[in-house]
Amino acid sequence: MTLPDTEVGSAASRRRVPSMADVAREAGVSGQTVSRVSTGRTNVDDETRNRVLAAMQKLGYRPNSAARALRSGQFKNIGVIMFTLSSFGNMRTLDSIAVAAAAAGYSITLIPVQRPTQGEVSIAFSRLSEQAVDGVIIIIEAHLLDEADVELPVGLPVVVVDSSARYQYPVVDTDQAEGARLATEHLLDHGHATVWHISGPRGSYSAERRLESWRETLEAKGRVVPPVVVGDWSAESGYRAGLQLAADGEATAIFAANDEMALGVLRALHERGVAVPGRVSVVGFDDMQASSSFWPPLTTVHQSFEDVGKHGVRELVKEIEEGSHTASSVLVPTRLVVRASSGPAPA
Amino acid sequence: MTLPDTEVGSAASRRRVPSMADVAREAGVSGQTVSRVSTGRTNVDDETRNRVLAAMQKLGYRPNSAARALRSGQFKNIGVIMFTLSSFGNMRTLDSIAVAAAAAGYSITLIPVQRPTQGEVSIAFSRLSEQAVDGVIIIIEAHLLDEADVELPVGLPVVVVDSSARYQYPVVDTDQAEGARLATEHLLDHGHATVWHISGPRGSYSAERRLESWRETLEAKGRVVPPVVVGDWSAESGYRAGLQLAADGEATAIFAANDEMALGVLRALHERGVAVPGRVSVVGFDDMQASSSFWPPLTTVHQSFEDVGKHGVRELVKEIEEGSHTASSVLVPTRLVVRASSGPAPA
DNA sequence: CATCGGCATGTTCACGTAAACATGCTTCGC
DNA sequence: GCGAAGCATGTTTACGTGAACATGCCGATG
Repeated sequence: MTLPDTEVGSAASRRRVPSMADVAREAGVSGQTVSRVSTGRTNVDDETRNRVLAAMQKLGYRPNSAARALRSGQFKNIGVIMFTLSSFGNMRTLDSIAVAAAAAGYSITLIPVQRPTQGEVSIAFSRLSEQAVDGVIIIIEAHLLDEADVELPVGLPVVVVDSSARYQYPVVDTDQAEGARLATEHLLDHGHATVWHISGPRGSYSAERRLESWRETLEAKGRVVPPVVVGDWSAESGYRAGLQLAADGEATAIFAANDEMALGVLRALHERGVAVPGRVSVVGFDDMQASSSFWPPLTTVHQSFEDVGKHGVRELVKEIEEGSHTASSVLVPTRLVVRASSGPAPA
Repeated sequence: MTLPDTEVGSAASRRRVPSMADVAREAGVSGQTVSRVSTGRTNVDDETRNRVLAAMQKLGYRPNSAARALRSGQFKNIGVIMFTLSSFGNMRTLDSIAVAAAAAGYSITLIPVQRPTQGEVSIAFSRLSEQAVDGVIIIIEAHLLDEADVELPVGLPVVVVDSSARYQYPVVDTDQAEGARLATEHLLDHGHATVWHISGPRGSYSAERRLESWRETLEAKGRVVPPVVVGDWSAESGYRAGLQLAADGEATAIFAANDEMALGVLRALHERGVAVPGRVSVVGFDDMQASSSFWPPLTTVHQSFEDVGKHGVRELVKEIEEGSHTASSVLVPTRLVVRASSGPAPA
């Protein structure tokens, strides 16, 4: 069962990863000097530094992150709390968070929450305090955070992404309202009398804000506000909504709260033989990669998940490194991408 | 700048998180007994255990993971190396890894690789040794790992997901070959003379294996093997491939190596007025959520990313906890999901 | 020329935990 | 009734690092 005791040619004690002390011995300096080199302090003589670096190289020394964290109280690690089976957008956000964090010298620990219930969120939060994290980014869009009997460890820096602005924490999010307004106005500008909306699920902040902004835009222009069709972000729910609107026959312009639901709408319209954009125009939200290859290519609101992630990390790191009250909320702008799925209202 | 010194009612020294020693004092036991309770040892008297638990509760004690890791040499943490902007499938896999790891008592650290180049991968690997991980799951489909001048820290347990079986490490992957065979045979069974293939990018193992299996299936039945159209997984590349095949006009059955490319193919066929499945049948691979809402709904090969993640974690944990040679490779089966995009060959 | 200040480097120690070993009590068998 | 064995619990120590403080040297300044 024991492995063959492969002998290494180095002076370090066998079968143990080299520590600062080993490097110190090898370089003929004190451990503290190794520490200074390892942490990049400037007050080390060049000649000494090189000798230490050479010793590190030779022994293959790597700082022990556990010891470092224990001693310094800093983990250089950010926790990300998000839902399992998350949406396309959250994944993109996660991705950009990971990259931005790496650039800032932090690693990312994923803290999955299986189902969007109070209980599960509470568990994730309480687990947090035994996690080795310096701060947390929360990507949970639902209202679950509000009523939270849930207690986040006090003093832990937190940034909330894609959610309400009502928290005590800084919030980084796409400018949902602007995006929904752009989409709605685009359709009105093309001569549509009004715009029908397929919303995301109740309880989702992004869904709510897109909905409200759509409604406000219509009201500001004195248009009729048609009844909302509620979806759940899935293409399937968009399909059902599309069938409903097609059967009704009144809508000439549909603004779906995300691209996936828009995809379902397109399918429903095709099935019912409704021409897009000839008879009905469709606009989505997200600009997911595939939406340019829908049939027809989808007009949609582009949001920069990259920027959301980047700002989220930046604000959190500020909070971690400069004390708890320096971070601020950020609203990331959107952009309308016009493609073939939207056009003039039918005559 | 300093926070108001909120006084807590506890006996613990203010403004410091409580340690084992604090709990020990509170409960009137030694630190070691607290440790035993905290790590779930059985050799503690029930009465004592309860007293310790009560003290923990009262002080809000949480074990310090850094100290624990330093002392025990175990981090209870798994690193996941994957590409930035990864595919839909990798995200799903990551998700299931996170859940499975949490269930096994491990957390997940994301180690993003920005671009799929040797250099970047090397950097990620070398960073690894200063990461606090007990093992690594690698989700990198390209050939990059082979020629690796790259050195993974020796002795670090590794499991490779979605890649070649040629490694020295255990590999967990979807049975790509079976899936491609199912898709191809399905089309042949519907009377199509042969099947055209839009492959994933060169250098991707999954792409290669789907391609090879498609070819072998055709050859086994003595069918003509049409030239391969190479895509890059994106819907856009599928669209271009679709235009090409539509212009050519020969294909009656197309097997796209993933659903996104299939989406692009559908768009191209619609644009060219080619009936699906009347004139051309299309089959995808992945069974992504939205594919049931394509127009028409897509026949595709379902793969269980959940199982891939689950097995990956299981094998890795085995390797970590039972020594380095107990894990083995796993092939996760697929299933053909028949929808409206495929049908009989045109007369 | 004496003192002081700056700088490279060394020494000591504590961070919070858990393994190893030590202690003392209870119970059981002969 | 006495030693052994088992078990709950306590004591000591080391894990690897970096902060705080100490030392010793060199050049500058009055």
